[in-house]
Amino acid sequence: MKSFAPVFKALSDDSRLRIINLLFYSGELCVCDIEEVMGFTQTKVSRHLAYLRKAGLVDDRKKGLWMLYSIAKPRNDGHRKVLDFLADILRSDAVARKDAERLASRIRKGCCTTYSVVKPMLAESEIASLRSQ
Amino acid sequence: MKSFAPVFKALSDDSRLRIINLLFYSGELCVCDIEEVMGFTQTKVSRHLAYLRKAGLVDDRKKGLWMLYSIAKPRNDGHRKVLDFLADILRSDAVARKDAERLASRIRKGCCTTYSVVKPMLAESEIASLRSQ
DNA sequence: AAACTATATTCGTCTATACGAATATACTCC
DNA sequence: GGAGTATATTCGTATAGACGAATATAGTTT
Repeated sequence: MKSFAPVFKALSDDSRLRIINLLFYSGELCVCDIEEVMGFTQTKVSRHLAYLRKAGLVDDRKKGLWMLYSIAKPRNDGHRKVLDFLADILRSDAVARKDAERLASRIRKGCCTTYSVVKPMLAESEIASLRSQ
Repeated sequence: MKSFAPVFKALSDDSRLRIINLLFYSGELCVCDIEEVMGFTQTKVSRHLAYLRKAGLVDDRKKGLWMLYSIAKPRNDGHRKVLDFLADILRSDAVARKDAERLASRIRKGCCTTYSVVKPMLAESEIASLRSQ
């Protein structure tokens, strides 16, 4: 992480911060789940995720038809500090909480594609510990 | 601090991050000192400081001909977290260190306007403790 | 292979912003 | 009050980015 400016630029958009929050909450999510939870168009979600990936803030992996996105694994000290800071401030953000609530509700109802169809990479217990962090 | 996005936008520029770093280091600085240390035009420095002020990241006060800028006093918990995080990451940034070195050299030589002409708000001991933080 | 689904990319438009040069404003000192 | 200094703002230009609609791509299913 040479300079922090490009990272901050990636974080300078409300939609991206909310998407990051969902990924912190769920461990892994496909594009269409984010679309549904946030009420964003497919184009918008895909574009923001591409931006976050280029900035090194999220990782992705392909599974069948789906692209699964997750918070990037920290690559160095500065990187880790940014991710920890983000997790911290999102934890006490009202909008972020509501988004996570809506996602949780979808997961419970069994209509979250990532959880009901694709199956995430993390075990339930690991995701739960992520959430209570 | 309603959303963090505008704050991150203010932090998404290298010049602004470097200016913030100088202010962390010195407690208070006038525009022309920042110009000299960074080799920026007056317009550029003034504009970036105005941007940072609008984002709530710096405070200013007028003293004679000079405008003195300083890191904003934290207004709430989120605000404080941002400022602490910034101080932390800048502390281990190579460019930020070099900028601070150049400023320190100017102060020692007595050609830093803020220190030699205007006189800063903080006592020397307070500034020193800022630096060793 | 054809229909279908999830995601990425392109296109056109609109707004934000970074910059230097020039100018305006505000204050000081003679 | 006029010259001089420090800072802010305006103007013109160039680039980045946010968005939806439409289209392209990749993988699946029958």
